[in-house]
Amino acid sequence: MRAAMPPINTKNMSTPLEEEESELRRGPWTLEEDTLLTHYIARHGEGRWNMLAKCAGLKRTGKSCRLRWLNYLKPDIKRGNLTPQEQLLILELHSKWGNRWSKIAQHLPGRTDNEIKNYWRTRVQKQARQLNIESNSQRFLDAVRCFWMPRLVQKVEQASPSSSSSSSSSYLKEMCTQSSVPSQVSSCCTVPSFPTFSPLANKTTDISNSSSVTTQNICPTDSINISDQTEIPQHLTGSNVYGHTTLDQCYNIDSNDYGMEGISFASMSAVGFYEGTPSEGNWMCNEMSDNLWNMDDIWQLRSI
DNA sequence: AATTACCGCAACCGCAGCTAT
DNA sequence: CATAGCTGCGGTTGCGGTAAT
Repeated sequence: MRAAMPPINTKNMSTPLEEEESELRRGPWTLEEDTLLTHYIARHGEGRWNMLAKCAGLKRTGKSCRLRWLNYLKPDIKRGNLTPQEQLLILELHSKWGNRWSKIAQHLPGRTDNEIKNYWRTRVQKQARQLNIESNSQRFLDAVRCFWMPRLVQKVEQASPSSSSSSSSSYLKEMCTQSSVPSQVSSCCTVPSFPTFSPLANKTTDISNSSSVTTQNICPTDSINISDQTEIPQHLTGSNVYGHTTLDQCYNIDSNDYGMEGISFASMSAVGFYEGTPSEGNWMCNEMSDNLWNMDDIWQLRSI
């Protein structure tokens, strides 16, 4: 926990209203404030934040109390690094819903929208910057789908090598084949003869019958029907049902290397990534060669 | 050892939607 | 119906820690 900071009060007192406002604390919370808030909520429950702030004797806005509770003090908040499963889930759900952080957070128990938002800004957008791609562009989506997500899946699989399901591989297969990336890329992602696996809604997904897609794939996963009651597959939530099959075969990845730079351009070439459709297919070749995906920082900085 | 640059995260802000009056 | 207050959300900021020089 951070050291307490003195309150930042910039206003001079004049009217009663301003006097009251000037007493409001801002900035980092003190241990005493945390205790007050926690105890009050334990006794009276959360909600009605403005009243809560007053009744608890906190010189904070209700808004501030709510934020502090939801993002930091709430007992079920998960601390520590995002797991590969969680990262994978964030990437997928973001491709589906965009910056709907709270909605995404609903599918990651114990994680807050703020945390996910920060993850996206600091990690994901950083990758986009390094590649000189707009992080909300189709290009970046495709890159994430076919190069980043496989890494995460691979990590997940390596974390649970004893499992017998190949759901993760199939998941990636579907992710990639739905993408609007050039066919060479999709083909490199193709994992033949794996059982069908529905990425996020194993009961509601109907990829082949994706009526929701009316135009070309603006968002590749638009074809995946994720309802609000989506049941997140175990491979994305932490319970281990992972496949034996690594993705090395289809991605030609050195399994000892989790960084994006481990995906050599030679290996990409070997699966036909650079050949064919020059205008569409070579952008990664051109741009990534100067801006190697540095995924190691993602793993290592946040690894426990 | 000191300084600088960068990064991650907690907290704030403004806005929109909802609800009670 | 209008309006004020509350809540929740997404975007942004700034502090503190740490790596790099």
